[in-house]
Amino acid sequence: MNELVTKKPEHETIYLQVKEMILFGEFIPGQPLTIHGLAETIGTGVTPAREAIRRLTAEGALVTLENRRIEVPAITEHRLKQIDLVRLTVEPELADRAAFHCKPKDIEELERLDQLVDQSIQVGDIRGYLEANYQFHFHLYGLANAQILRRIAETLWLRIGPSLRVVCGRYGTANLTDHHREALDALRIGDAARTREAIAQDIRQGMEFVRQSYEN
Amino acid sequence: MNELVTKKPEHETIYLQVKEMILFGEFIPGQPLTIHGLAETIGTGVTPAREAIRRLTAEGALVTLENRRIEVPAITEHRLKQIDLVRLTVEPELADRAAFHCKPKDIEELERLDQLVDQSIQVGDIRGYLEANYQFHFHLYGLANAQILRRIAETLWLRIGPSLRVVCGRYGTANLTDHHREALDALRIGDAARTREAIAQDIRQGMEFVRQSYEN
DNA sequence: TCAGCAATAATTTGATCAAAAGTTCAGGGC
DNA sequence: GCCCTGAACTTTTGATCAAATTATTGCTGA
Repeated sequence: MNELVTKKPEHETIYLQVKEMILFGEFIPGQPLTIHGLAETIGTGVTPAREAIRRLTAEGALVTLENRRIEVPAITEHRLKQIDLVRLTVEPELADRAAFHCKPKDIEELERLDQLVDQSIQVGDIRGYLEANYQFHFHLYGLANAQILRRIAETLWLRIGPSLRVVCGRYGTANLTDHHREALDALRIGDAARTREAIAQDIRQGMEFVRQSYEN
Repeated sequence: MNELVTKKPEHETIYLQVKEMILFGEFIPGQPLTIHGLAETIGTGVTPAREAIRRLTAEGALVTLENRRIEVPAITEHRLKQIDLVRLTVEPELADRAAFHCKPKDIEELERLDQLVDQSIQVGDIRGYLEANYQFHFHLYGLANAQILRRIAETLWLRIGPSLRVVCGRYGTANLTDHHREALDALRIGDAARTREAIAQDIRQGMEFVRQSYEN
């Protein structure tokens, strides 16, 4: 019999959980992490926690210091530049490809998510904003049928998640803008090139926001 | 007291070992892997083997099927295109940056490695070729002072390693050429743009080689 | 012959524990 | 005061084992 729910192993669940915590800024950059501590706060054993942490360090979301200490890495201008470069290669390409497979139902969903983004900005809900923004982008990227590119994009988001939270926390959501509308307009008429450009602009602007905040 | 040799944990050692096995084609694409089997062949316990495998799956070097089975993924045209795109963004950039930090000693080392490459090609030593070629590229990339880009490049090499081996095994090393000389010439005169272009050509040609082989 | 099904075998998974490694901090010598 | 030393404490690491899950085999009946 084929079960409807294929039971996920716990280390997978923990991985996803911690991944979200990193993406949505539950950790401060530079914050040290212990395997025990994590296992305890999540309420699980140490073995699956270990495996989840290994995966996340492999993805660059966490770093292991030479002392075996684990922490969430802080962003620097130097690292930001590298992330920039790859994001601007990968994500517009994903958007471009997504445009070819985007169905009315997807546009509906994307509109819903974009409204959530705007709403969170207005209310000043940072966590909500980060979450909705992530979901908007990765629902789009999920349409692209490009696993490898999408996974690379995810590792890059994992690297900037903690810092984004800090920046938003410092300057609030008031100054946040995006190019989701342009992307949606382009998607509606199936214009891949325009979708690509909208996402590229979205990224450029987002990174610029982070960069400016760090210069102060 | 600060020890000269900081003892690496075993899971780290195993990770590096299996990584090399993948990079240099000791696994056939599609080959299933068991955690027990790996631990046994390496001659170690199952716990560190597990962690090493998690890291490698996180890097895309291995995939876990829905049945929890683990295997080394086969390349397809679809995946190759994605890898292409990112490699051509990341690796020429690494080469470019490396040119700025390249010292005479580094050029010496790169020359040595390039000779090893040529030698392996002439003798038909596939494993030797794969190893020397990897070392040439990543010694160069190591000069770039760009951790993030280098790590991304590594995950991409991990994805094509097994297939490269198959292709070389099928068509021999006779048809292999590269653009290492051009890169070295450019590095000697500190010409970053030329170095970048040489590496870009090297990648384009390598990928074309794989692609052609797969079309037959 | 072959599908269906139960029993067996193999593997993964997660908890637990001992050993190794690292950190912290109090106390003593300069 | 300041730095070193070492003991107590914390954390990571790897082995082991039991439970859960999945694959495989062999059997039965049409």
